Amino acid sequence: MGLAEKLPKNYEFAPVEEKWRGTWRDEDNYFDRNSKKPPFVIDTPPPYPTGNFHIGNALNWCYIDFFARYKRMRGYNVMFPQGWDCHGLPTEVKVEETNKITKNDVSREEFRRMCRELTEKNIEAMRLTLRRLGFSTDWSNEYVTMRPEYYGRTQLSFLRMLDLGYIYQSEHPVNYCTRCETAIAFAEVAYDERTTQLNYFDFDNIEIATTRPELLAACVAVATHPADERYHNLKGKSLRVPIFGHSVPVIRDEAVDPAFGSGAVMICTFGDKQDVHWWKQHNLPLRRAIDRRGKMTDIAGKYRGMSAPECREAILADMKEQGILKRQEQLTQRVGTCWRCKTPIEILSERQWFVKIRPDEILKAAKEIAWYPEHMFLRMENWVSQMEWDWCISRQRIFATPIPVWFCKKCGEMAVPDEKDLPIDPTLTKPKHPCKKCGGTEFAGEEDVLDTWMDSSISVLNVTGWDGSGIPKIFPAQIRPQGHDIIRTWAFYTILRSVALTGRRPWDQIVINGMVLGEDGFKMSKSRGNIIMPEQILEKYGADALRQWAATGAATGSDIMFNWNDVIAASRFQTKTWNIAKFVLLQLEKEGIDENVPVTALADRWLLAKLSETTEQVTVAMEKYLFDDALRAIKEFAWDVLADNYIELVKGRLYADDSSRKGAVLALATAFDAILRMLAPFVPYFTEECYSFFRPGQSVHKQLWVTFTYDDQKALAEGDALVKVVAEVRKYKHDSGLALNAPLGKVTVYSPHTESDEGDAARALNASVHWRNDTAQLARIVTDISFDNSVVGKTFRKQAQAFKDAVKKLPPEQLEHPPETISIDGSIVRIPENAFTPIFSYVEEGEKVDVLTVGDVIVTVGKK
RNA sequence: GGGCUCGUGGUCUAGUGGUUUUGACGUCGCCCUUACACGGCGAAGAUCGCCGGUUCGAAUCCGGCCGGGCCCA
Repeated sequence: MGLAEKLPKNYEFAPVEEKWRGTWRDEDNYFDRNSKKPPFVIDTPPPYPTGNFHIGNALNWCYIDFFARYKRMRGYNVMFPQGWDCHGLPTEVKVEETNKITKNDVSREEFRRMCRELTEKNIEAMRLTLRRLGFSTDWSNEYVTMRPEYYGRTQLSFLRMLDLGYIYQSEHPVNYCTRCETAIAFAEVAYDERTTQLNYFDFDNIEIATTRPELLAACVAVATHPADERYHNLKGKSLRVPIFGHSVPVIRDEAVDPAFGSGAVMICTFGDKQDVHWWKQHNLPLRRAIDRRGKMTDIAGKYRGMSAPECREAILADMKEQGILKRQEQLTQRVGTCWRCKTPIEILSERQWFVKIRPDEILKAAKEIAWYPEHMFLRMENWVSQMEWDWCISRQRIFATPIPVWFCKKCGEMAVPDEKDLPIDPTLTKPKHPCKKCGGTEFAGEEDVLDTWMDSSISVLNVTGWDGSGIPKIFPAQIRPQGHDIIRTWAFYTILRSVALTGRRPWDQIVINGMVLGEDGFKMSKSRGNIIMPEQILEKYGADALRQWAATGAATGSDIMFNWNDVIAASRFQTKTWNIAKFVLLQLEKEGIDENVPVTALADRWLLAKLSETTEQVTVAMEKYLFDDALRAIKEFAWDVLADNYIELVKGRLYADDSSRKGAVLALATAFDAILRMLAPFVPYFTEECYSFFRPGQSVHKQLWVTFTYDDQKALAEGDALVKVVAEVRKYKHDSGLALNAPLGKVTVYSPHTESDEGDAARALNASVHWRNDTAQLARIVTDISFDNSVVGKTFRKQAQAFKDAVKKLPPEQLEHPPETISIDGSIVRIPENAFTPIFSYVEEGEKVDVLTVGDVIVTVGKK
């Protein structure tokens, strides 16, 4: 049985994808550390193991897989690692929920074990989705940040940066989530629009407006604008804080908005970021009114132990009673909240660990990186140039990398472990050496843990093999692929850490993907109910269709609206290409490819020249990560050029046993082979299936990228004309009500350039086609008259028919140039405007023909 | 309020100075032509958000306005 007959009639993605998933070997995608090929190392994002690989991840990974496969075909030693960024609050919350406990109900170690267990389970589920999507992951370079070998490196990087002076401890105001009971970084603060009360009250005879009366106990000053006339008399004075009675200074500062509220503002430690500014600038004292759990402290007096909202109500009630609350207004404001639990954040002053931010060196490295698309660099630049506070890296949580230090119980000196002993948990072990300063042997382990970004921001150091002994051979990596939502976090922190630890940029290039929006154009969310899971698409149309959607949905970097139509169109393209494969194999079977046959026929040369153009276009697009451009060009070549034009044109030659058949077979096979190889990065399952029939025993993914070139400008121009002539005559057939394969008689093509088409047009049109280089000699004759009956009827009424008969008797030249009058039944009448128009026929060498024009080519079709 | 980005047939989308604005889905008409009706051929459908400017010429460049998205204050 021939190959063509073995090819199933329809392409069934489900069994095909399953088959190849079972056939491909992981080893084929392993990075070879001893290879002589140039390395192409990808700093893959380590997703958070939620258990669901969502469609936004899928888009990101599709891009990665497109260029990973492309670079392999270009001869690179590609590393496409897969990491898992495990630590963090969401898992802690999930563990508490599912086990109906709080983190304090079990030991820290037990709680961590539960988190690890859940995470392993979630990773397993996500690995399955990654495999189904056909990603060419390098599983030999998988990393899991919660495992000792990884978080040991996180700790090593911490100690090195401590040594280098990047990391320090300090008492400093930080963003604090009182529900999660942990400090958080600015990057983790989400802003929410909320409506609150703006309360105007009497503050020692000054009117003050505040949204946070519960902070009255923390009031440390009252500020006014220096130019505000209303408060000039207060200069240098002190005021007594209502209810609490302590005395605070009046200060003057440009930053006060005289138009807001009463123009006088109370400064508390701390109501917002502005308070922190004033507090620093004017050296104000610290009054802590709210503790880590969000409860009022001792200085709140009778309100001690209340939550902030409870305290607010109580103070407002007391103000009312004392008659100092004057009025209240509704105010909408943006409130900083915890990105995870949406609790409004408090700014608390706490002893925390910080990483110094040096904007200049970060920006310098960021500029050395090529950004795709370029404008995404601006987001980094804007973020870096407005950083105000250092990065707070300590967290008061459990499931995270422990901060590897102890403090001497006697003198308070810090002790660090030997690097060879990492990883350690300072709450479980003791230092091996006595205190350097006092010789003490009693230590307290640091209980704070590290921000999860401290783990993920060394992903690139980890995959390139950093171990503290120097800069890895394959560092920097070639590319970082990631979404634009985490430029200010992951990209930023990675550059910072890379520069701090190696003095160099982390990657040569960064490619940014957009977000996936729901079908309604909004961000996918549970509450909107517009979430699409990758699995839903895999079920219905398969991985390759989903991958095509990712490629063509939008330009790289743009947000993509999910759209079933695009997925359906993708699956149709596969069907179309499947049928092209069947046709090609059918032709190859009759007589194999003769690689040495000269390609001479116009159509064949045209196809190869078009292929050459397409190859160039696709390669340029792939180099710039413009996947939509690349796939669109391939699709256009396969569907439009090859299937609808070339094959239709040469079908006849292929069916016949013409001697010029061999050239067509070679051109056909060359084009089809190139299409499969160029499509391979996009639709790996589909192309592998086609290739297994086309080149039995070989994998398309082990082939080199297409570098076909064929320069033949004459063939391009003449071939375009040939295609247009055939299309025009087919349209003529269509307009004449003829079937496209109906016999047509004599067609003459007057083309100034073309010599011959090897009879392709004749067979495609089922006509006898004559190519001529001379000028058409055409005579025009009037063969019919078209009357406008609305004019004739209205003018002549009953004599209308007589008028028409008279017109018909006019000599041809008068039909073209009508006289003013005409004689009907002996009487002379005026010929009205637009009464009739002549219909011409063309005569060529004595035969009637229809004339078509295609650019500078004239085509005549003989009429029977 | 600031930064970035987008606004093109009913829907989604390509095009970033040059003659008639690309394609897909949908709609309508014809065609089951030996790869494919999950197809082919053709048709209808767009004041290229609005206003002004630069230019011989603008969807494309500049300015303003209106509207959407993202990030931030």
